[in-house]
Amino acid sequence: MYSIGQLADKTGVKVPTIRYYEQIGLIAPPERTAGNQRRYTLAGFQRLSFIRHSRDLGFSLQDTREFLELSGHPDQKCDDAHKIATRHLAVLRQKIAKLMRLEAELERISCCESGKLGDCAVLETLADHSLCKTDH
Amino acid sequence: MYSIGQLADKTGVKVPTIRYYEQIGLIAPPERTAGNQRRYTLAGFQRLSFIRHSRDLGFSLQDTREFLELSGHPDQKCDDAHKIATRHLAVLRQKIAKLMRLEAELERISCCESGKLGDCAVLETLADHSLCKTDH
DNA sequence: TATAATCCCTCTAGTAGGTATAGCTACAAG
DNA sequence: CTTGTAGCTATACCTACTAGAGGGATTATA
Repeated sequence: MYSIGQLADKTGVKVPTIRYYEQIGLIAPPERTAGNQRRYTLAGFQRLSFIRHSRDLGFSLQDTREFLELSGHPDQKCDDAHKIATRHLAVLRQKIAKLMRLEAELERISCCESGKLGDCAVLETLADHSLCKTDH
Repeated sequence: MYSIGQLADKTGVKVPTIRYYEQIGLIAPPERTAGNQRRYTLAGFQRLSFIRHSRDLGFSLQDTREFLELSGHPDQKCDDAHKIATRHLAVLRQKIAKLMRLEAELERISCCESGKLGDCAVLETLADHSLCKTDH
């Protein structure tokens, strides 16, 4: 049995976040001691690790909820899990592509000579989109 | 003079968002018609375009606020503007690197054969971090 | 056993950056 | 003059937490 603090240490999920997950129904309310403190089992630890991992990979809490639901029914086909993962991968790729375009643009405009603000490429570019060389 | 809807169309910023920006003091309250409707000038349009552009480049509202402040004093050195942009560029690069690691991992685990959930690589990997091939 | 340090409890409110809704009024076209 | 679209305020809601107040529980040491 782990206290909430021990569980936090073992999973890397912060204590208030664990309580938050319980509040929104992502994890079940655990047993309590006579003094009303939460005590977690190995199963609770595993579920929270799963959640942590899913969040680390950038999935939303909603996606994570669906993964948890799916992993509770190991006899069904895993198409749904793949659908979620594939959808997320597409979003991720778009995000990367966009960020890389932004990177290029930002690099271009932020490496000018330091001078007076009236000639600052950063501010000029923000003021006039037509100065941009890439799409965004 | 533009109505709020026309301004929204011209800048690509949604109507409620424009009102929100006014509320948080990012743009000044514009003049009103006798019937209490907002009417924007060219200067209002330019300021909102500047904001939109800054947001498009991924800057926070706080960064954007600082850019606006700086662009109001064109006689000062633009070091500050560059500092903000450079800081943002570093954050952006970290974000891209992390997303690319996630992409690799997600690609690896989501391209398995569709079978039973008990053997689903997506769910298995989420449950057991040691199955991951990359850092995240 | 006493006490101090650390942990844990609930509850409320706040964060960014908006979006949605309700109930109402203004304005432009026919 | 009416009707449909656009605008108004105010409040609540969204994600995914984080911070703080004010108290109780547990544990390590004296």
